[in-house]
Amino acid sequence: MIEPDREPSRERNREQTTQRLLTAVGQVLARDGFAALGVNAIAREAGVDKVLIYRYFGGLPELLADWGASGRFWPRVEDLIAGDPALLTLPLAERYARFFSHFIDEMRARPLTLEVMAAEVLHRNELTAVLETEREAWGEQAFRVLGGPEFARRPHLRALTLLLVGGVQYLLLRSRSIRLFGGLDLHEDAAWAELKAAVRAMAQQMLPAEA
Amino acid sequence: MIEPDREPSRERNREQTTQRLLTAVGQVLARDGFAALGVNAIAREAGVDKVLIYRYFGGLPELLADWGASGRFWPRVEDLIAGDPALLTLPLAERYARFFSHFIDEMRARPLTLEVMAAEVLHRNELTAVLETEREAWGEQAFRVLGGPEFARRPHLRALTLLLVGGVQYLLLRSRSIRLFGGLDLHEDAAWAELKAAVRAMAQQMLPAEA
DNA sequence: TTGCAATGTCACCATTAAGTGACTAACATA
DNA sequence: TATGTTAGTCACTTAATGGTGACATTGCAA
Repeated sequence: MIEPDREPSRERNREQTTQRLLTAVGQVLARDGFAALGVNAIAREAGVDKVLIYRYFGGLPELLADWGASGRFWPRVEDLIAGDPALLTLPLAERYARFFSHFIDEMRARPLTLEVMAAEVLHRNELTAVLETEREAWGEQAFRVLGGPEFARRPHLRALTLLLVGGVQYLLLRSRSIRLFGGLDLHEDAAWAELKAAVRAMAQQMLPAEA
Repeated sequence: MIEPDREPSRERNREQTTQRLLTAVGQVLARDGFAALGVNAIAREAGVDKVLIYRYFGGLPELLADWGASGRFWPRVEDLIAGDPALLTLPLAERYARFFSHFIDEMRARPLTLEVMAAEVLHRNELTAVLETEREAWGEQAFRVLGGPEFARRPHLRALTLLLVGGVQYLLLRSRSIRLFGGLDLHEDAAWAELKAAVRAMAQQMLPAEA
């Protein structure tokens, strides 16, 4: 009878193993993208057997959901205004312009967030479901910061803002794989500065201080 | 020696076979999405052996590129203005508003285009490369129709328009898998009417007849 | 000390994918 | 009629996937 020479058990620490798996999700996602996000790849990345994904989380969807729920890859509204404490006291147009500017900066600094957002456009699973509710809550909060009562008074401001927010997100997503969009070089800071300036100009003309 | 009982050759028509494969690409894409778009699925759909994909096209990438090059799933600028012959003679603001309205309507009527666009956000392959050049050309033409010289005169109009076009595309993509976005029900015509109205209001305020 | 549950390892399954080589059937033409 | 070329079928390999069952190891508690 031959003894099977197995590797000795690594560490026998459930907490650490689950953490490894959770961080591995982000690492695989960042390096190989959403398409490669399977139990095999995640377990390999974590240096852990994939069966533990089933034991500790129930399966891939639950693991992703946990990762999404723990995640802080979506910029919080507080972070958007934290570096700009005066923002809340500014007149509407300027507040609007700065909010978009901060939003663009924050999002550009989060490649992982963009990767997940891109996946969200195509697939639909437990991860994206979690993120969705998180994002709707974000939207509500953002509208309040941007100027709650003003939005009620101006009939089309909300829809226009949604288009602009969507537009920013679209350009961010596209910038991952293409360079030019309508003549704009999305890999250059100058292009984003121009987009910010356009939003500011629009806000100043559409949202005069006293309406 | 036993005779192998093979199926008799179907029809022995290269032209028809290549056509079947090309249409099968669209069918698989429409029904199962981009993730399912492989040689096995396409050949199965076409009722043809997958080896013919390699023989006639060279491989999957080339097949997709051919399909993309032949495709007319992106609405031509002419189609956007065909049903509205007066469009070119209208004042800028109204022309702008109507162009967006037509664009939204055309895109909403093209689920296959949206599917491909969604895939484009995530993957990058021969198909998306072909579509990209097609789209940049479209953008150039659209800017001319929208009012070429006006865009040169107004500093931020181009960037603002790009944001709005991107926003429309983003909302269209999101509407495939979610319903609510910032309180807007993307499955309802009313939401899109509201978005059109917002663009119109913006255009009227930003682009007065005489500037 | 003994037993047992928790932790982890490994081997295996079925499925599916892309891709290739060997074959047969049809056809054109010399 | 004989021959070569093309269209199509089929069987296979290789690799990767999600998932499961059986085993070994560790440490804690009775």
